[in-house]
Amino acid sequence: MKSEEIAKLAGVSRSTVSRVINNYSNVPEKTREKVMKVIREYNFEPNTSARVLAGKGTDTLGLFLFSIYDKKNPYRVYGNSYFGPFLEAVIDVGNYKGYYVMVHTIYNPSECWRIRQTFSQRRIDGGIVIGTERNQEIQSILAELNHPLVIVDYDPEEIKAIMPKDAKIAVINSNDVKGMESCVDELVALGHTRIGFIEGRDSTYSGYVRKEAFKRRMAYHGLPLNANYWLKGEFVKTKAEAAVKKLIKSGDLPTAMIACNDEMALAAMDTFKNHGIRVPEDISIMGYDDSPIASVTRPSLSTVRIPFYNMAQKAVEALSDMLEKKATGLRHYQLDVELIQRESCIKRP
Amino acid sequence: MKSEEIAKLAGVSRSTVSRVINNYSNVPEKTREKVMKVIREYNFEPNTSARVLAGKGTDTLGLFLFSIYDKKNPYRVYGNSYFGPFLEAVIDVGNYKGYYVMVHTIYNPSECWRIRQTFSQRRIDGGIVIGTERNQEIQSILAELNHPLVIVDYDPEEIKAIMPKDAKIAVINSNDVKGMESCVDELVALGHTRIGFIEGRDSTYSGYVRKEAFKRRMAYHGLPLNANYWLKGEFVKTKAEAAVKKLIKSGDLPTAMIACNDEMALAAMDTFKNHGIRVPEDISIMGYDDSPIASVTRPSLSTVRIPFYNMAQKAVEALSDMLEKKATGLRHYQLDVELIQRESCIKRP
DNA sequence: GTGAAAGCGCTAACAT
DNA sequence: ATGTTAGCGCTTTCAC
Repeated sequence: MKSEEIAKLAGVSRSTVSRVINNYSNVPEKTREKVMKVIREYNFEPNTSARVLAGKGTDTLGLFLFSIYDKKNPYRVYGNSYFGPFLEAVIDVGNYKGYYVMVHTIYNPSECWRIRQTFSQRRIDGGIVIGTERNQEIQSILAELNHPLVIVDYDPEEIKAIMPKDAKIAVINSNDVKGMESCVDELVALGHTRIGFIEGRDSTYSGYVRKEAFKRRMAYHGLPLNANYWLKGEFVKTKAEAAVKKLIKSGDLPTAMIACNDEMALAAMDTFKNHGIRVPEDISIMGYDDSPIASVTRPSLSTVRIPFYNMAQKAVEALSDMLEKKATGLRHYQLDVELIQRESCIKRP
Repeated sequence: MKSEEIAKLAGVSRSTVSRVINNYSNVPEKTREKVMKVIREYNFEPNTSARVLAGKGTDTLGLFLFSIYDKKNPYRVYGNSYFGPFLEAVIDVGNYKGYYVMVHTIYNPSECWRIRQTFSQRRIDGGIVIGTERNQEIQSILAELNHPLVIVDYDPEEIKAIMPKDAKIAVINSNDVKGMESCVDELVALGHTRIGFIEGRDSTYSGYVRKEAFKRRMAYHGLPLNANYWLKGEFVKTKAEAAVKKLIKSGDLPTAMIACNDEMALAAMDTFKNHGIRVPEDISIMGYDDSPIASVTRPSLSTVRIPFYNMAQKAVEALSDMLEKKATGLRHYQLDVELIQRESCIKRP
C-alpha cells in the first residue's frame, strides 16, 4: 500500500494525501476526513525511507553505550548500574515523545566510527552517548560531528574546547563533587578517620571528579591520605577484589572505605567477609550509584544515588529540543545526587 | 557526500560505485581499489533511505519488550530478569551480525499496533517479541504479519494455529517443564512434603507451563496441593508480598515454597524475615530465572537458571536465517535450564 | 485548495 | 567490465 493508492481510493492526488499525513493547515476538514478514512481503513503507514529521502527526519534517536565490561559476561551492561535504568528511560521517554530508539553497544574506542557511520547513513537524527572515556577516537568523532548529540558523564570544558561553536550539543552529569563529599562527611560524622578509597577510572569524567573530590574533602577534614588505603579498582569487580586482597594481606586496614561504584563496594564486602573481616562491624563500606543490588545485598549498601532515570529523561529532552531547533550551542546540565544510608556503614568501632 | 561525487572523483560511474559498495563480483580489483580509496578518504557512507527505497533491506531488527511493570519504577525492565540480559544479548549478537537494533517497550496490549507500524513504515526487516501475554491484540497482529518474526516465551501450538502456513516465524522457549520439575524434585530430595507455590501469570506461556508442571510433579511424588499454600503473585513483587503476608497470618506455613520468578522469591524472603520467620531455617525458598540479584542477596537464592543470553542469541540467529531466506515456516526451539543450588533451600527442619 | 512534476540518493536491469 | 536509465515512495515547489 502506498500513498498513490490511497489517493486514488480517496479521489484526490498524492499531494493531498501527503498534506493530510503531515498535518498541513490548508486542507479543509472535509477533505482531510475523506482521506483519513481510507488511511485508517487500510492501516496505511507511509514508507519511512521515502519520507526521509524526500527531506523528512528519521524520528530516530541513536543510543551508544560504551561498555568497559568483559564481552563474555552476559550481565556486563546490566550489571553496570548506569546502563540498565538509563537505557530503559531513554527508550521510554523517547517512545513517548514519538521517537524510535536505536541502541548500540561499543566495547572499544576503535569502534567509535559506528557513531559516525550511523549518522552518515542517515539512520538517526540525533544521538546520546554514555560511558565514554576520554580518548583520541571519541574526540575526533565529536569534533567533526555536525548532528545534535547529548553526552552523559563528560567534561563540559573539554567539549567546549573541541566542538565547533555552533555545534548542537548537550552535556549531562550528576553532581559528583557533592556526592563524594557527602560520602566523606558521612564517614567522618560516624567517627572514622582512617578512610580508604577504591578508585574508578581517571579516563572517565565521573571517575576523575570523584577522586579529586575525595582528596579535597579528606584534606578539608584534616585527614591524611594513606597510600596503603588507596586501591585501584577501575570500576571493575575483579580488580577491586584483587586490590582488597592485597590490602588485607598488608595487615593494616582502615576502619572505612569508599568505593567509586556499588559493584566494587560489593566485591570489597565479599572479599572482607571471606577473610573473616566483618562488614560493617570491623570495617564500613560505602558504595556509589545506588544500583539495584545495593538494597538487596546484606548488609545493604550505603551509597550515593545517581538519578539515572532523570538524567536519561533530561538527555532525551535536551536532544529533542536541539532537533526541534529550540536549542543550539553547548548546554550543560548537572543533576543532584543523594546519600542513601543503609547498613554497611556504622560508627567507628 | 553522495555516491555520484565519489564516482566523479574516482573517474567511474555511480553504478560502479554501487557495485563496489555491494561487493559485486564483476568489478576488477584495480577498479575496486580505486573507488575504495576515494570512499575511505571521504568516509563515505551510503544513505540508508536511498538504499532501502531502491530495494535493499534496512539491516535493522526490531526488539519489542512487553513490560508488565509499573511505568513509574525506573528499574521495571531491568528488575525484570528477562529483559536486561536479553536486550543486551540481542544488541550484541545483532550488531555482531551487522544489524542495527531498534528497541521498543510496550506496556499495554493496546500498544501492539506499534509492531505493525514499525514494519509497515519499513523501519525494520524482522522483529523479536518477548514477554507477550496471550490476548486478542497480539493474536491479530501476528495473524496478519507478513515479515519474519521471533517470539520468545509463547505457545508454539497457538502460533501454528493462527499463523498462515508460509509465515516466517520462530518460537523460542526454555524448558519450563524440566525447570519446575527439578525445583520440586530438589525440595522433595531435601525432605520437604509441605511445599507452597507462588504463581506467575497464566496468560504468559511460561507462567502457565510452570504452574501445570508444578501440579503434575507434586502428584508424581504423591504430595498434596494445599490451597492455603497456593499464592497468586502474578510475577510481581508487591503482589507476592501481599500474598505471603496473608499466608503468614493464616498461621499455617509450608516448610518450603517455590516462586515462579526470583523477584517474587525475594519478596517472599524479605516478608518472612520481617515477620521473624527465618529463611532457610524455618522455610526454604526456591526462585526461578537466576537473575543477577539471586546470587547477591543473603541468603543467596536457589533457583533455576534460564539461559537468557543463549535464547537471545538463538533469536537473532533464527531471525537472521529467515531474513536470508535460509528458513521458512514455523520453527520451535527449546533451550535447556539448570537448577542452581544456593543457600535459600536446606533440609526440612 | 488542489494537482502536476521535479527530485531526494541509491540499485538493478539493460545496453554496450 | 562499465555506463545509461528507469524507478523506489514520498515531499514540496510551482501552477492554477
